[in-house]
Amino acid sequence: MSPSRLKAMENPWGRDVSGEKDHIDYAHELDVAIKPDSTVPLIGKEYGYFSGPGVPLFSIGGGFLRQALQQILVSFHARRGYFIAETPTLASSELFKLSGHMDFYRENMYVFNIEDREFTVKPMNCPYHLLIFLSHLARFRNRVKLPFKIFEMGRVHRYEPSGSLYGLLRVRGFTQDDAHIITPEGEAARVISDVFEEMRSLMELVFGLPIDEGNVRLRLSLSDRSQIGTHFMGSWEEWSAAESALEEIASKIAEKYKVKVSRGVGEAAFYGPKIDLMMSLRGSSGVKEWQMGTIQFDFNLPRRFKIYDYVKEIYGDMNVFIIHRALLGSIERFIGGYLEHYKGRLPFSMAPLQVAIIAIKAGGELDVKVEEVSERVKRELLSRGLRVAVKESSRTGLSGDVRLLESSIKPPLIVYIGPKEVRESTLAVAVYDQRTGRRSNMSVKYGETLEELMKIIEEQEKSVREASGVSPRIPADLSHMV
RNA sequence: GCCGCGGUAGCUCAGCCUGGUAGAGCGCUGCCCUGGUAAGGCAGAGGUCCCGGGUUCAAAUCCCGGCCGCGGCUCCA
Repeated sequence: MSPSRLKAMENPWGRDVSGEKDHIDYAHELDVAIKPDSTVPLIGKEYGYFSGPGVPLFSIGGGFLRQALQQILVSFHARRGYFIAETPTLASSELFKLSGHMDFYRENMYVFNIEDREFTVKPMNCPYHLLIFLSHLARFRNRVKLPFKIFEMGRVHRYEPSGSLYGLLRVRGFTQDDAHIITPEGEAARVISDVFEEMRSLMELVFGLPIDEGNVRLRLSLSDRSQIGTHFMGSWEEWSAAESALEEIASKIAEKYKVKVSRGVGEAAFYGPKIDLMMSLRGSSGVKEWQMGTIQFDFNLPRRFKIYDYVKEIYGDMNVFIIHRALLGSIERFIGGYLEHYKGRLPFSMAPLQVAIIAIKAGGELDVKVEEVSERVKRELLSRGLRVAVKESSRTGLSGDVRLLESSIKPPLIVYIGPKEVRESTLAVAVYDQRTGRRSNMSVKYGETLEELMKIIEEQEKSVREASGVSPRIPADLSHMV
């Protein structure tokens, strides 16, 4: 790096960046320096903003991110035997009276009247999922196989006190990767442990977040026995039985996956005890622990929806449980924590801008060719379903342009095309590595096809594909954003 | 909901205490330069100072109310 540039870098933030470091080291310092106040609620300009209290609006970048994640999650669950549903945001409040929410959860619900009928905005998806199960039982009788698993990216709205809103980590409208499993009592333990394994592979393969004692603990969330009947639905005996059963399952999981488990008295859902995945994420204000995924045990809703009776009528003498579960918990919370943890670096499959192509013009006769090749690479990547942008730069402006890319939209891949590449029919590719936080540079041949570049891209998508069976290809030309 | 801090150019912010013509850096536009991976140079354009009221000859600045954001408490996914 030239002395003049070093000097320029010292001034804006008053940082001493002299010494024996390479540009990646400066990058790390700048990553912090550029957004010194970027705190946990990172809903950056590239992804969206708040349109009201607790109401996140996902913008263009956030739209691609969410849709890609949705495709991954839908496929992830479908190939594991979950049926996919999509249920309404509005409900007659009769449904939530039946489920008990209007008695035990009303203070968190939006309730209103239209034409003298009372409606609610759904705060949870479970009543709808149970209706779907019941309608399948009614139509297909014992051909419905248990455990019956139903998944939805379910957007719910809950009233949260205005002062408790916390960026993307605590909002009023959020989306659960929600599923309900109706399982015979005897299979409940295995079902729960399978769910935990699903949670582990999603975290590890899709997001590169290993589940271990360093960043994860389990919270066994139990009732407060003194509040049964007021805050918690059901009887003392039912809670007692459910909690000891879940405790045993939780300790087995903790042992198998080598994570800690601790008890949270009074932390249960109103309908049953649960196991919560508490994850520590590094943010600018230090390491914080957040509840992410959850596995919940429910003996109340099945009774209220007469599921016990229908199951006995159809399958004979069999008792079932309902497992509520969300692997990420809330998309908004998870994404918010993830963006903060990785300073806005997303896995390739979900990054709004996946490949930034920088056309380096040098003022020479090869500039036309540089432009042509850049446009061609862009078109070819677009036709393969990738999100790309072309940014024109110059030899002297390159460094500054790279800096803007790395501090804003942060594409996983940067492809440099200048006179040198054009002459040699190559592409200079810089690949960001989430694990090390560095880019590695490589040069690939660029002839008639993009074969070698596509190999690099497919490698980036590999673990997502392994986990979910897909790697979303939602193309976009985002050149205006760079 | 409670306590504290904040809202000024597309972005990050200074100015406010002590009222008197709206500021900087980056981005953007234009020109110049240039063997290249986190700031090359010069010039220019760009503002409903969050909204509403009050005080004042005069309000970004002082006062009151509201909205939104941030940190903490409480609560949650």
